[in-house]
Parts: sequence; C-alpha cells; structure tokens
Amino acid sequence: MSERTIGQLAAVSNVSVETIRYYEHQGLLPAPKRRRSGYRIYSDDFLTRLGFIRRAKELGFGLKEIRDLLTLADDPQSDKKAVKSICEHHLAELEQRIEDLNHMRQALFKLAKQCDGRGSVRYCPIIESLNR
Amino acid sequence: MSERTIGQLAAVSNVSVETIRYYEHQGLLPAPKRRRSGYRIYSDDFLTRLGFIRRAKELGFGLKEIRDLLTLADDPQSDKKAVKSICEHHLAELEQRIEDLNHMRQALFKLAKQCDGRGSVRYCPIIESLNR
DNA sequence: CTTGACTCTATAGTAGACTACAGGGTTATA
DNA sequence: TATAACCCTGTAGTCTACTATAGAGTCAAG
Repeated sequence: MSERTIGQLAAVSNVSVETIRYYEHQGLLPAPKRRRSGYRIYSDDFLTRLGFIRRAKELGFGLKEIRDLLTLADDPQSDKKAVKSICEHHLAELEQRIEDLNHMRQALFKLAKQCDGRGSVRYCPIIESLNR
Repeated sequence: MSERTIGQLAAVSNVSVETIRYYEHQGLLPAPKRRRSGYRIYSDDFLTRLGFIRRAKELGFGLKEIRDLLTLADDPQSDKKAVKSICEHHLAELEQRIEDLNHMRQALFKLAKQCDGRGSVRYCPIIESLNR
C-alpha cells in the first residue's frame, strides 16, 4: 500500500490528521497529490518525511529549524555545512538551556535541603530566602 | 517613600506596569489600595512581593506555582511541608527536563561529530540519520 | 489653566505547536 | 441507496507569560 488518504497516513505515522495538514501549511510537507474530489493522496515519501520530522523533534528542533533542514535535504545542491551549522546552533542552545536549568536545580536543591518540612511556615528557610 | 503609584513601583522593581497589573489579575499580588481617582497605591510590601516573584521565577517556577507558594507564605497557619512539597515537585520536573535535554544533546553531538561539513548534502550523515 | 505624562479598564495580539470546531462535500459499506 | 465515516477549508481556541492598544479619566508642572 503506497498511496494513502490523510487518515491512513495519520494512522501509520502516529501523527494526527490535523497535524499533518498543519505541517503542510507550515511548509514542512509539500502539497500532496489530490483526487478529483480534493482528497489528499500521500505516497510513501510522506511517511519518510514524517519520520524525519519526528526524529528532528526528538532532538529538540523547532518546526522552523526542521523546515530549514528539510529544505536543505531536498536540494542536493545545498551544502552540508549549512546542515551542520543548524545543528551546532541548536546544540549550543541546548547546552545553554541545560546550564540554566542546572543553575536552577542547584539553587533549588540547596534551598529544599535546608527545610525540614515540619511545622508552620513561619520560619521556613525557603520562604525566607525568596523574601530575602 | 513607602507609597508608590504603579509607574513608580514599576521603576523601582524593574517589572513593567502591565506586568504588575497582570500579576494582580492572576492573583499573585493582592488588590492594592486605591486613590479616590482609582489609581493604585502600593506600599513597600508589594516591592518585597515582586522580589519574591522574581526570585521564584529565577528558580524556574511558573506563575501558578508561585501563586501557591505566596498563598502558603501569606498564611502562617500553613505547613512547611506544603512548601517543601512544591519545591520537590519542581525539582523533579527540572531534573526531568535536564535529562531530556541531555539526551538530545548527546544524540545531536554524536550526529554533528559525524559530519565533516564539507561538500554537498548528498551523503550527509545527519540528514541520513534523520531519514533513517 | 493648559498640557503632557500618567493611570484606568477591557480587549486583542505574540510565540510555538498544535487542537477543535463549523459547515460543507465524498466514499465505502450494508 | 442510505448512511456512517471520512475528507475539505477556514477560523478559532489552547497554554504561558506577557505586551500592546484604544479610549477615557487624572495628576503635576509651568
């Protein structure tokens, strides 16, 4: 089975019908063939492409970056350098986010450790610290 | 100077006028006194409270959690345990997010390393991996 | 007293990634 | 052929934490 309606593609790809249409609208999926009735018809390529999108999302890429990656992937003329550059930008962003979260984690951990969790909130080191 | 208009509070707290009104609307700030004209008048307590909110935000708490913390802090009857519990929930969430980001970072790092960044995108290990 | 800066309320818009209608037409199955 | 299940477009709503705008009233300085 290599031609699917949107519902069938949704079923095999585990991406909802609405999301598939949304991806098309956002330029992540090309406009598919249509029946005379207007129904979209998807070839296997679209399944591959939805897999690409899913994996890129698992790496934390946003839809805009994914669209850029797909555009590069679609054109064999394009430079590997551009792909790598997008990845490295994203890597740097991930690292920044991790660092920020680690700072929060550290600070919160210290704070939570100071609180025995018993009694009234009156002398709560957490609250006191937030009130500085 | 212990009574401020909203603009003055905004200036000293570094929180915008709109955000202050928004916080009030969201229940993070109590309704302040008003002049007969309707203008809001803020005592020093509000500056402290905005500081609390800012520091809690620096720890990554969402406004809903901050509101809960403030509600607990406002009532000396409330339990320290409740405060600690909110913090530990948030800590767990931070750790989960860090773990997720670390997985992404690891995977993306490996991928980016495999790409020399030269030539056409035709045999790009990154694209190939996303296309699996 | 005028003028410009400030404040008021209520509503709408922003970003990102969807999700959910409403009001149609189409297709597959009994 | 009836009808349920599907598909179409376009628009609106969701979440979070604001930010912006409109239209009107108020305050302080000159």
